[in-house]
Amino acid sequence: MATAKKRTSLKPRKVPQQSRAEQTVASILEAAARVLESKGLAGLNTNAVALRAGVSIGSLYQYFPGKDALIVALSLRERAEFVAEALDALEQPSGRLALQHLITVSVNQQLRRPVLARLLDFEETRAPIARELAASKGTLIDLIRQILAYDDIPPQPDMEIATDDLGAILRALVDAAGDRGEVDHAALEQRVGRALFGYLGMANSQNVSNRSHRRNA
Amino acid sequence: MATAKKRTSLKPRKVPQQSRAEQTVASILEAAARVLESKGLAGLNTNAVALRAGVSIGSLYQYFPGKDALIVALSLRERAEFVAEALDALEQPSGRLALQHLITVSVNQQLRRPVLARLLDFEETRAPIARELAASKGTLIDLIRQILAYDDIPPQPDMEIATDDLGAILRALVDAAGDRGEVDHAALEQRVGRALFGYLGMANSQNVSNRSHRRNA
Amino acid sequence: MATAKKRTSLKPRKVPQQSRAEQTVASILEAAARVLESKGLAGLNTNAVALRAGVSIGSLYQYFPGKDALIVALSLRERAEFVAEALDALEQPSGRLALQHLITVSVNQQLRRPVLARLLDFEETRAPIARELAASKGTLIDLIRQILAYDDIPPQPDMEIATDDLGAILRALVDAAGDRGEVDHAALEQRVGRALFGYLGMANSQNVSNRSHRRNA
Amino acid sequence: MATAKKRTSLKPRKVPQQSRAEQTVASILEAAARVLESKGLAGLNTNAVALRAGVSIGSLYQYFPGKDALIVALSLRERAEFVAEALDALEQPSGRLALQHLITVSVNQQLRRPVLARLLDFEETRAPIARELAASKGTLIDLIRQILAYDDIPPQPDMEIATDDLGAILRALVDAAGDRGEVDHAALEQRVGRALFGYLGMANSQNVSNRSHRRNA
DNA sequence: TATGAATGAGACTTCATTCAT
DNA sequence: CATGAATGAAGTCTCATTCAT
Repeated sequence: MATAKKRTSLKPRKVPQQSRAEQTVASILEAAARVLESKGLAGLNTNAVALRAGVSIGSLYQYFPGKDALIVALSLRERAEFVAEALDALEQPSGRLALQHLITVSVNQQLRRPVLARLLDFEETRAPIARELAASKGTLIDLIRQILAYDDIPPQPDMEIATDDLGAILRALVDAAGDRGEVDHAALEQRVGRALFGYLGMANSQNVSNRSHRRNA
Repeated sequence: MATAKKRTSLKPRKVPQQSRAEQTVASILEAAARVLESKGLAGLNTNAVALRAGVSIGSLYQYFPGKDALIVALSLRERAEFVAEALDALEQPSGRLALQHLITVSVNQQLRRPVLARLLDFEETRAPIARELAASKGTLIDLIRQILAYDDIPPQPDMEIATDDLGAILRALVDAAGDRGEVDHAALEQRVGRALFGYLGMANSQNVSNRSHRRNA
Repeated sequence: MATAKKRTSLKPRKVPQQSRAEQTVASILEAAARVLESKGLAGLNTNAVALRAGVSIGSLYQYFPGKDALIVALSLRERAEFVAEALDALEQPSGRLALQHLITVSVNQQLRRPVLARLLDFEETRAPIARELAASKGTLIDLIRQILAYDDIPPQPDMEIATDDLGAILRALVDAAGDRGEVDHAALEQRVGRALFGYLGMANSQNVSNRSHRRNA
Repeated sequence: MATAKKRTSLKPRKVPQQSRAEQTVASILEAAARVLESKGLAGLNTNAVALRAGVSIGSLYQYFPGKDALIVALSLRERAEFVAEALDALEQPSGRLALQHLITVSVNQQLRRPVLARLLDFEETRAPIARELAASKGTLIDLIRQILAYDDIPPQPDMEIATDDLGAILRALVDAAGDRGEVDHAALEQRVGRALFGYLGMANSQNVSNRSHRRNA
């Protein structure tokens, strides 16, 4: 592997001013997404992406300083999409509703392109990527942190850990659903709700029936 | 990178017949684990493993047809260790206790080598690896399935999905803890318990305090 | 040796679009020919060819998927050269003259680079090479087949077999001459003529003296 | 490739005294023949041969100093078999009959294991093999040389060349027949006779019909 | 002697990246 | 700016041969 560690910044080299360039950048990113979905992490390579994008390899490097920059940009693209919908959560009157909203949005997002989402989730933990992404705001984690501050959420022994845990559970369940090829959003949201509210120690609406069952048993 | 897709079988090439060879195989596997821990997936390559193991590259290929075979073997090694301890779970008198036991064992296992565990969890979902591992018995998932059949576990709408979900949550929380470098087993077990029992709709001992809190709030 | 059996297609990977690339391809092919001549089949390897061609190994793989593809391309190159001259044979008024012409051209061709010709003749029978070459037109065999249809050629019990036999004899004699380092075209052509016309049952001009000898003997 | 050029002698390391060793040597040679037939030159390797022979690789090297020695030994084995039958040719009263006999024996020999014969023919021209084989007596070529000395054979301009040519033609026709999977010995012998006697300028019995045709035409 | 584990040179191949046009 | 040819480090894998047991 010609793992070039030379260049350190993973930011796009130039912000496209003209719309043609924007088009190019967008098509490269989408090509990267498609390659990731069809060939996986190991199949992702710059030449393949350029080819898929219908762009020369030279052009790709014009806009992205390297392979990792592609992944970073893709993550940011997906995050932006997510944030746009997820911020509404903070408008909700209660923590319960906010979390519910967050679940809905997450499920939507992840089920849109489950494979891509899963791979990006994994890549985002790789040091060079994580470093670059650290600055980015409006993460799932950020939102959860804020939601946990609502009054109706039982206080957790350690806020940081609880935040991480909830994020991990949310992602895990939705990824698993994606793997299985699930498409029923409602059912998935319900299960995720059970897990998250269960973790937080909040019975949620659906749990009522379960609890009554337990009493009977 | 020479991503070789040639060979299909990921099974070990030959079973070592002399104890010297057994040593070699063991050291290769351990070297693979160490490389994975220190360099990550991208840093795992047959040369590095052979070097770390102190054997020639040729020896590695005598026993493993390639990189993926190494991962498969490593997974199996870790699974075997896990199963050895986890099977006791089925001796427990109740589902609750069985699940509790499973959590304890999982936490132990994962916290022993958290990075390794996390990477293997990810790799195990890659098609070629998963295919090879499919035959292997005594998975976490198998155990959960059996535990869900206990009387004291509330029936779930879809057993298969519940099983998957519980496995995913368990793994996600323990992986997250590993990432954070957590070492407090008890605390982690407690949180995992909250998530799993919460998902199942079973209040667990620790939830009592939480529930009372909620009443007060 | 890393006998790679992976790739099936032996076709060139990309058609050079710039003249610089055409140069590269040509120099790679010529280098392959030279390596074959100096080191033989066993000495033919992609590294040696790239080195001899003065290009990087990467460049070689841009255009040829592997060693066998090199051989195929080389065969085609030699065939093209041969066909260019040999097609005139079909312009001849008689089968005898046509065959004579074919002999002349074959001798010229083979004596130009005898070692190369001999090795290619052998390689062309290897299944993967033969498969790829099957499509190529204008073979020696094709020409012979057409020549056998002339009126002045005695009918043969099995046309297909006779064609093959004549081709085999022609190649064998010229290869043998090449091995010996013969340079006298005329003498060689005469002997080849004797063998071919003899096989066909046609006395040729040179045979007259021989026949009279036999009578005397 | 670990092309070891160290050892220079390709003779078997030890002449087996005991019959067990003889057995071993024979089985190794036969295994080499089979591998050659099924995998071709490129597929011939010492490990595969040992495996096929049911012998350890160490034992193989006990009897053969290297890979090339295997080929030499195989050639000698085939030659010995050939010579045993072919020497009778020299008992014949005339050159014509001697040559006829030689043809018969050659056809028998080559059609027995056509693929093997063809590959050995080729390998025998490789310098290291040829060097080692040079000493061996009773070659096809030797026999032809002696046959050409008979009175009834028309004198040839250059005896050495004629000898070579006849050998080349003989081998070429029989190899071609082997390639085609021919099994009809008689027909093949007839065609070979036509070619050889034609080359020598001797009408042979079968040519009569052809000659009459020619007169008519 | 026989065995088979071990070795490592060397061949194959990919792909991130640069740069001349 | 775009193109695509070229590069070569780095990784994969084989197999002839040796050597400890």
